[in-house]
Formats: sequence, C-alpha cells, structure tokens
Amino acid sequence: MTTSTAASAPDAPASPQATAVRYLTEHGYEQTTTSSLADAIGMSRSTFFRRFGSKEDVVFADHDLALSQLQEQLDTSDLTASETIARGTLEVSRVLTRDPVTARMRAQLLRSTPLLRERELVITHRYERMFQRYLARVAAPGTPDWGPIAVAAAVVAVHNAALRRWMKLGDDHAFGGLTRELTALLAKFAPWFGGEAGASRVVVAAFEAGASPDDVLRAITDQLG
Amino acid sequence: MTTSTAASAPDAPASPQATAVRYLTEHGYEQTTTSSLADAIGMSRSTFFRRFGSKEDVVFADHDLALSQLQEQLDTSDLTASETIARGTLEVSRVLTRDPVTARMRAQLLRSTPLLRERELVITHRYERMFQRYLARVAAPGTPDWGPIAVAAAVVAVHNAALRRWMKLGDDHAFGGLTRELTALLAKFAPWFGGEAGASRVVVAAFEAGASPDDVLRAITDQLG
DNA sequence: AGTATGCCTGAGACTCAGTCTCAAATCAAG
DNA sequence: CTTGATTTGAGACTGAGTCTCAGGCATACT
Repeated sequence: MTTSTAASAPDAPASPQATAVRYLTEHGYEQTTTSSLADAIGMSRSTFFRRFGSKEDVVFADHDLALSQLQEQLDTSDLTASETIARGTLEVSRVLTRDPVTARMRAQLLRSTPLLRERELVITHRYERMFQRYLARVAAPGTPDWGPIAVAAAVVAVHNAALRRWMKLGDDHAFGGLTRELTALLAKFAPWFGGEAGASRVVVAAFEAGASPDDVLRAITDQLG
Repeated sequence: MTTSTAASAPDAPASPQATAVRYLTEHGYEQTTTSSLADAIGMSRSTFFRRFGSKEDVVFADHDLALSQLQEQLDTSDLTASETIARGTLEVSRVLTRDPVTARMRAQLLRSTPLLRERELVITHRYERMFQRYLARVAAPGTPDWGPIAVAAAVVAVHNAALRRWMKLGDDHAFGGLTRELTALLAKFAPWFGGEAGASRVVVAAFEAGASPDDVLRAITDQLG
C-alpha cells in the first residue's frame, strides 16, 4: 500500500530517487560511479539502468509525473489560457517541491554540477513544447505562428526563475509571485491568449500630451493585437 | 593566407568541422565512432578530442564564433534594445548559415539525431543568457526581474523557429520575417525595452463598463511596469 | 651548422557509462 | 507443488572521454 512517491509515513523507507539524490549530493556527482550509486539505493547496476535509464535521469525522475499531470490539465481545462497556464505551472511547482528536503538537496546538487544543469535544460524544454502546443490550440484566429512559440518560452523561463527563487526564499513567497508574473506576461499578448475579445477585458490608456493621431492609432492597434 | 572558415576559394580544402558534419550525416551519428570520424577529417583520435572536446561539439563549432560576435555587438550597440536585438540575431543567423551547404547538412543531421537536438538546446541557452544580461542592463527603471528573463527566452525561441524555417524555405524569406517578428515581440514589452520612458510614449486605455477600481488600478500598474 | 626550447601530434593504456545476454530468483496462479 | 512469466543480478562488451608519454617540428640561440 505504500506508494513510492513522497513523505507519507514519517519514517517510511525513502524512495530510490530521494536516496540517490542525497547520495549524489553528499558524495559528488562526477565522483560517484553508477555501481556505488546502485549499491547506495539497494539495487544492482543492471536494475538501476533498467529503472532509471541513466545516471542523469534519476535526478529528474519527478518531471515525468509533473509533465503528465500538466498535459492532463492542459487537455481538460476550460479556463482562459492565462488562468490555465498559471494553474498548470503552479501544479508543476507543487509536484516538484512536494518533498522539500529532496527538492532542496537536488537544487544544491544542480548548483555544483554543470553537467546536470545542462541536462535540466533538456528536461525543461519538454514543458516548453507542451505549452507551445496548448497555446497554438487555444490561440485566437489571426495569431501569428511565433506567438505560441514566444509565449511558451517566456512562460517556462519565468517559471524556472520562480523555482530557483523558491530555493532561496520561503515556499509561498516565491509561488505567489509566479502567478502574478504569468498573468502580467500573458496580458501583454492579449488578445491572442489573454481575455477573449470583449468580455471582461480592461485596457488602460494614457495619451502623451503631444501624441499625434498616428501614435494613438498605432498604440491602440498594438493593444488590440 | 587561407583561413579555416568558409567557402573562400572554390576548392579549398574543407574545414575539419564541415568535413565532420558531412561524414556524420552520410554515415549516421550514432554509427560513427570517434576513431573513424577522426580518420575522416585527417587527424588522430587524440587530436580530435583536444581540438573539439567531444563528438557532439564538433557539430556546433560555429556557435562559438556567433556567440562572441553577438556579445561584441550587444556590448557596443547604442541603438534601441529592439533594434540591437533584431540586428544581433540577424548577424547570428548570418554566421550560422554562412556556408549554406554545411548548414543544411547539419540541419539534416539534427533532424535524424535526437541526441544532437538535445545538445542544441544547451548551446542555444547560451544565447538566452547573453540576451538576458543585455536586457537586464538596458531595461528601464522599474522593470521587474522577470522581464529580461521572459523576453530573452522568447527572442531565442523565435530566432530558433526562424532558423528552422530557413532550412525549408529560401534564405531571405525566413530572415526578413524574423526582424519583423522580433520588433513586434519587443513592442509588446514597451516601455521596458522598447521606447525610453517618457519621450514618445503612448499608452492607450479603454475601460470596460463594469470594471472595478481594482481592475483599473491593476491594469494601469501593468502598463507602467 | 648544431643545439636547445617549447608546442603540437599520435599511440596506447585506462576509467566508466550504457547495452546486452543469460541464468537465477521471485511471484501468480492453477 | 508445479508451471510460466516477469524481475533481478552477474558479467562480458562497446565506445566516449581522459591521461601519460614519446616523438616530430618549429623557432631561437650560440
């Protein structure tokens, strides 16, 4: 009945991933051979590779779960794009920091291992592709091809920054800001993704004293997409 | 007198990188051992690793040049951020496609080799960090931390999309669009990077009938950064 | 010329990640 | 208890990347 996920029972046997992260952090990533790592988490070298694929992937095992949950959420959400993305990223963060001790240990491991930071970029890109497909699907007609591309990249980058912030500051301080940031970001691309044309949209205008009609017209056009 | 860069003399000996890319494309990346690759470009295995560091890096050797030129350009440009970035990315594209034959061959190699696509993500991230630092430097006061992060990621993503487009379509068709796209992208983040604060700034506001004071205040705050 | 100095190359041994094969073990029924 | 399927472990094997050492090959010095 015990799942292999997070801290359910107080002193349940730690998951292999958590044990691996701790071992790698304490002994150094490059210095650790796969044999000793497999020993440390109580399985043979063969089984280690069968289960985790590689020494790098054992560190990022959580992302598989986070990614599949995000996909589910993007597929079924009927909220606005802005809200869907804000909730989706928040859910991802929740999954990745579910076991705070391991999460912080992994963060420290990444900080001291350039090789793993590079691997993280690759993992992260899977989120970007996921958001990109979602945004392309829900984009308003007339949205150019580069819209979803640009926004997906920006969303993931902001999310990563929030995750890094979380390592330093407390929990909610970091993620509360994330939602506001993402909302502000998506708002800049209204009406492609933000509020549907009309509806509950709020646009603010202030005309510089000397603005020419052309300036005004161009600014309005920008605001309307 | 002959440089080792691009197609200067008609039948000058091809650069080691170009030869390597051709060999890998024709024989398959995974199937090629470093020994045979080193043979193909006329050097020993030892020298190969000394010069290129790894089998992966020989494919992306051009990026070193592109990155240093971009850095130079970002450091010295006194144009607006929007123009600087548009010109910078265009220059990068120019460097990367300077030898069109090799560039297309590399593209084909990437298409058939997931491992190299992952490596490309890592290389690409160096551009992102470069743009991010630049944008943070030139950002208007009051720009939030996530501004440069989001925009840098978006710029690089759009640039990559343009490079992929170039592989399919003709030269200028792809890159002409790129400049327009980047300008439109940066415009969405005015006045953080676009127009300097004040000056020729025009902000447009339209209040939805039922907007609450909170809505208005928040929207105004967003517009002002 | 001859010689000394410093750099680049090649050869080969070595480590270790990741793959593959096969045999033992574990488990689920019947 | 037996049968059959899945999981595990042991060990051989491939190939990337590192390291050391010995031999060119140049330039500089006498």
